[in-house]
Amino acid sequence: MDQIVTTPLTLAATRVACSQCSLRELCLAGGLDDSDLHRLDEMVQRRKVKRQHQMFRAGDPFEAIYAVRTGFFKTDILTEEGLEQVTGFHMAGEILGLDGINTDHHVCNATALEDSEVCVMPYAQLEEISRAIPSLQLQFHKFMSREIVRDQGLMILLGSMRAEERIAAFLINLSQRMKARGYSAYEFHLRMTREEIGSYLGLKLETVSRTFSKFHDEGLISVQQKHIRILDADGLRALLNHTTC
Amino acid sequence: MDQIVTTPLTLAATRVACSQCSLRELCLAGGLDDSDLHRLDEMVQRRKVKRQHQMFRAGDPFEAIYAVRTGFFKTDILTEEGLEQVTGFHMAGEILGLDGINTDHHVCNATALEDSEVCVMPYAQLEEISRAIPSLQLQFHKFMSREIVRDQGLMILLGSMRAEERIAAFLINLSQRMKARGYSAYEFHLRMTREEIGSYLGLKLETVSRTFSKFHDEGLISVQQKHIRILDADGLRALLNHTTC
DNA sequence: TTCAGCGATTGACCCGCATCAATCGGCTTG
DNA sequence: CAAGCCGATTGATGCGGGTCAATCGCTGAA
Repeated sequence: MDQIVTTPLTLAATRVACSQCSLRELCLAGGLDDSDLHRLDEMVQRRKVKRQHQMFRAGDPFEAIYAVRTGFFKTDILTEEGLEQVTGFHMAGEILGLDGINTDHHVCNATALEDSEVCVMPYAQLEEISRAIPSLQLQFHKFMSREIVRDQGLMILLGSMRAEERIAAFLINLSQRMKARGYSAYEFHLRMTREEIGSYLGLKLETVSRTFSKFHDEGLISVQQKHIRILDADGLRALLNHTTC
Repeated sequence: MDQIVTTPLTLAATRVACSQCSLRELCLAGGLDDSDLHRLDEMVQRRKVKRQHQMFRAGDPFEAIYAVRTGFFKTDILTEEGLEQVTGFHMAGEILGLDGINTDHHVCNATALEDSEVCVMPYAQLEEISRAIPSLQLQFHKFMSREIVRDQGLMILLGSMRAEERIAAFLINLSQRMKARGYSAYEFHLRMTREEIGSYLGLKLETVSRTFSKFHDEGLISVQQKHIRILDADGLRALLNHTTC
């Protein structure tokens, strides 16, 4: 079907069938029946994004939302002072670009942390189709709502947790999301640097590194560069339950 | 209805005309024409919420979203350890309850900080009507998107600002929102306690108090209990522009 | 009017994390 | 293979804001 393999970076006009996609239930197509899926199929295009390339950046006109098909993304915002703040890490089945609806312009940058592929859903068409398919409309609203809830969870993390709790929460969250996608919940490669983790968690990279080392020494995890193995998931979870006290 | 449990007093079945509402342009009705406004009118009910009463709480089934008509709300989340984290303060024209769409249950509590009045928009009806009125659909999506952007702004605040910057940003934000509603941008009453401000900003109440005092001594603001006057708005803004360096 | 209670203020002390700095180690390039 | 680079690790030090505690000063009730 699609032999775009030759083109390095690439907007592929290839159709990709949501109806065939293994991520369907994690994604916007969740809960749709066959005939509705076909209407989605007509709208969705696929696009490749190379590692370290940006899919969109702050200020770009908002035209579409994107579902991660394969790969891994970060979103971040440059503050006026030029500091980068990472606002999220995104893996297969997750939706990017919802921030752009508000002002018709994106407010954050989306960068691939490994070679990735996304499904492009032009927003105008999505609006139109979701008027005709109530279950798609609901699913779309749930995704936006989930994003709000996710952000609030991060606000709690940033507002009230200490460094060890933040790192533990981060690892547990990553582990759960890997598991939901059929990967091992206990062993994975971090696609981001210590600095990016720190930016996301409101910590400095040295603190991230030190905390990883501490967890390693305590037998909670094993760390070798970007390779993480969770050895004692309950121990990690326990760090979250009792606060300082 | 279990709404009666959360609010012992007052479920008013009164109709309220969006078409007559002075907040129309700030609210969901923004950008609608007359005939569309009347369809909204048919859906919206008004409800009073007394000071310190909860409009909904975490775990409540999600049935409607709410537009603040008059008054002032906070939203907060109780963490497992029993800590309260304030996730937002909400004034006239702002929408509450969007977090509930995701799981059909609210994840936060919404509490009136003064006697307030809200417009209740049953979600099922809102979905239905917005399928028929594209401009309402878009407006609704923009509100959800705005909420996402707002939360990301708070993530930046919590993740990268020091105490003085947070307080300055908080005051400027409040000032702007007052102004947008026709109130003085330079003089207002805080409806929340120092502890609630601190919880929202990821600080302790003592730090909030000390920082207010410091700003007062420096002539940036005048503080008398909950009464705030902004004396040097540029000075406050300047605190945001140069980071630690 | 006086008293009780709660929120706000202010001070003293201390700890967790930032900061600064040196070294390590894996990966890329010639 | 060596050189250079970038990210990660580890150590030493200092400070911002948390913690604990005492006092102040509204506000509302008797």
